[in-house]
Amino acid sequence: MTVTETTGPTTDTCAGPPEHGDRRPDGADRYTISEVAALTGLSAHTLRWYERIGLMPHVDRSHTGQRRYTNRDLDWLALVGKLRLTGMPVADMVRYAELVRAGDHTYRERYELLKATREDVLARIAELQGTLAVLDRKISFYADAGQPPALERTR
Amino acid sequence: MTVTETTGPTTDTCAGPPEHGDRRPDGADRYTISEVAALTGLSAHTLRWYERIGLMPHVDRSHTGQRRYTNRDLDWLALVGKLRLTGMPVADMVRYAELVRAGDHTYRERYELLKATREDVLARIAELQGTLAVLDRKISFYADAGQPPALERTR
DNA sequence: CGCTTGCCTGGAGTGCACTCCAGGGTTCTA
DNA sequence: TAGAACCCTGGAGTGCACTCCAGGCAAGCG
Repeated sequence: MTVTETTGPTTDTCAGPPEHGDRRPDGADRYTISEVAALTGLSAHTLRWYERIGLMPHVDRSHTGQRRYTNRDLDWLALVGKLRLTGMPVADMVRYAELVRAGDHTYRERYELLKATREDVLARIAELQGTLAVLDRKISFYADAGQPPALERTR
Repeated sequence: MTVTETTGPTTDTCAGPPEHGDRRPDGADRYTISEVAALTGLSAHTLRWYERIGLMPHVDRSHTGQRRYTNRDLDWLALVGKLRLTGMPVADMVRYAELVRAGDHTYRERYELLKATREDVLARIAELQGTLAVLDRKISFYADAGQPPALERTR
């Protein structure tokens, strides 16, 4: 598979990453960086950067030093992807990754973090629904009369 | 009202801007920049910047050149605020502002733009709901057994 | 009158999340 | 055994959305 180091998945429909497409069975799961890029929609650059900043749980290497990702890594990246689209800053995700690396005594803190994130997501959804209401109001103004709402009439 | 040029609204609860709080009646609606900052939650810096990049529909000035915002401006800023939290890039909002300035013959284009934005918002809400599902799954794992899901067990 | 506070401008600086580059080693295919 | 395609590193660059600064004018008050 020839994959140049540009951005994005091969597919053009932006319906999110395939989640579980084209995986190899556990045991035979050793993916190169560009394969992971194709599977996740992240660029190879970004994958290396995630590792540098401590957002990956130590990726395996081949005997010559090239990265070999596993299914577990893909799972992690899927989670990271989800968290990312909540708007969670990368720094917070790094914090979470640190907790995971730190071991089992950090359950409580991880729980708290996820709980807080959940609240953020709920708030965000509510915000968006408010916005949707405004948008719908405006759209119907335009659709109805071809007259824009007063706010937008030019002076 | 002494308002230093820092960020954010006076209130600490981040439940969004008050929308219609503390407005003066139409006709007596001339707000200074720091009043608008307090009302919208934007910084005075940001308000000036919005103007510079063409995101405001020509703000009125006092005889000495100071900005005097009207209720109409507040309405516009409320809309901008809504659009902003859909994740719409500022450049696109400027585009919209340009359409408004351009006059009534741009109804169709404005309609299209809002329609497209609406679709984006719907997609975004769906994404977030997907994320919520993942989050809930993980949270219940932590809550149930004190055992984290396999993905997060340290090697 | 002086003092504090607020406002003005153009331009420079910041933080985030990538994104790319130079210079070099590795792997696969013909 | 070439040659193309891929991968490595550290560090520099980019784009976005602000955010701040210097230097100066203006308004209210004791």
